[in-house]
Amino acid sequence: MARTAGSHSDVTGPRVRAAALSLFARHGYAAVSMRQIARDVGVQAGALYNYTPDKQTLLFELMRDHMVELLEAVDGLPAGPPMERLEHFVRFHIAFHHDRPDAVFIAYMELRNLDPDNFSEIEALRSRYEAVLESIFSDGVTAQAFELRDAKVAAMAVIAMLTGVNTWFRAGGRLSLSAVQDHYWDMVHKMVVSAGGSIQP
Amino acid sequence: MARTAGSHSDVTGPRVRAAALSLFARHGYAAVSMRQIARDVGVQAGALYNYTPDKQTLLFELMRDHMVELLEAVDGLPAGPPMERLEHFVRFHIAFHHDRPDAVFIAYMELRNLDPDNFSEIEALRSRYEAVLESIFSDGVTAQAFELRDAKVAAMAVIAMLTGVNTWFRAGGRLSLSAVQDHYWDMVHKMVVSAGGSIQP
DNA sequence: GATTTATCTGAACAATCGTTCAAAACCAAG
DNA sequence: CTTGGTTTTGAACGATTGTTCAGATAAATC
Repeated sequence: MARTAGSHSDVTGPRVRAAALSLFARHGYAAVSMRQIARDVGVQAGALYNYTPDKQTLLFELMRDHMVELLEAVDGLPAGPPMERLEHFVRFHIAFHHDRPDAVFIAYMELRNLDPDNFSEIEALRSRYEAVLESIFSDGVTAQAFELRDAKVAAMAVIAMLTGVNTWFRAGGRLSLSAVQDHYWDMVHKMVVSAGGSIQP
Repeated sequence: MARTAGSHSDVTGPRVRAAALSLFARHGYAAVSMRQIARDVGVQAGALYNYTPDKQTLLFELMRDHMVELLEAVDGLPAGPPMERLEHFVRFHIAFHHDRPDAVFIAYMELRNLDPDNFSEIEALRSRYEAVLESIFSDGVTAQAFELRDAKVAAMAVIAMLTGVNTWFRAGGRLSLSAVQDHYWDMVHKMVVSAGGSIQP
């Protein structure tokens, strides 16, 4: 046998990426074989090499695409005063990551399986994302809207806190996603203003 | 050849665990072979099976030992009012995790490589740890020392935030570990008290 | 010194790994 | 229908995987 009825790269290509994303997220890059991906797609292992030069590139491109999408989305957030930008960032991060649990998981867990060059590229993209939040914090400190010791540390702390939602939140549970967004925004908001209720009633 | 001069299980056993811990943390469980571990120990692969029935058990015991040690340590924290217990928890978590970066990394990243039974056991230990912080929060809410919407959510948020320190902090950098502890405690402290009108309607 | 026990080697096992490639079968265009 | 390009199969490659085990040597015990 050879080419199968109905086969087309516009269909198989996305299915290869989807299967790899799902399997890498569930079992880890190193634990997933090309043959497992192929079986999920419904194809023999050799056919995968029409869609990626090798397994490493398949992983890298999944991660890069995710990070590029993340950066484009965060760049589209509205301008405004630091406090508003911070609230937008918090709600955005939770929602965006909730919509892509597999890609998020991979982007955080499979860094060590990247070749050095690929690792550097992903790390650069991640740093750009962290810099977005760090800028919000430093702008807020400059404008005296926030009281913070260190914008960099605060950015790392908040991103870790927000990304952690993916580890426990499940739709259909006790809380809705927007309730979670509200709660996290409440916590982050308190974090950046001075404690003691000086602002108001 | 056979038994080598100076060989002793009291020496080789810990070295096997240390090599596995380091390699699993650096490359991931699935990406590390028994032969790599053996090479690090300075032994042939077959000798490893004097110290573990199989690779899976080696991983599981590293994770379980880490979690048990964590739970014993957190149980040793002093009693007191919720705000003091919270501060102790924050500083403890950062210091304890900073001292064991490899074990922490494995305990968070290799869950998916555990057999179902082993996974359940590690998850139970993790839940017990999270419950410690959750209790501090609910006690603080009851005592009206904290203003928090949801002790469970707050516990997950704070643990994620604190554990994140391991991803960026390096001793010898811009900040000392105790400066980081101070900064995180500042943020967590603000999070649990009223900021004055910050609560969303 | 003799005997027992502890520890390791080195070879072997079947299974699986990522990857390549010629041949085959399908699709699209003329 | 014919031609040319696209897509997949299926077999094959050498390398590596986790694990087992008989035999050999060192250490401990008597």
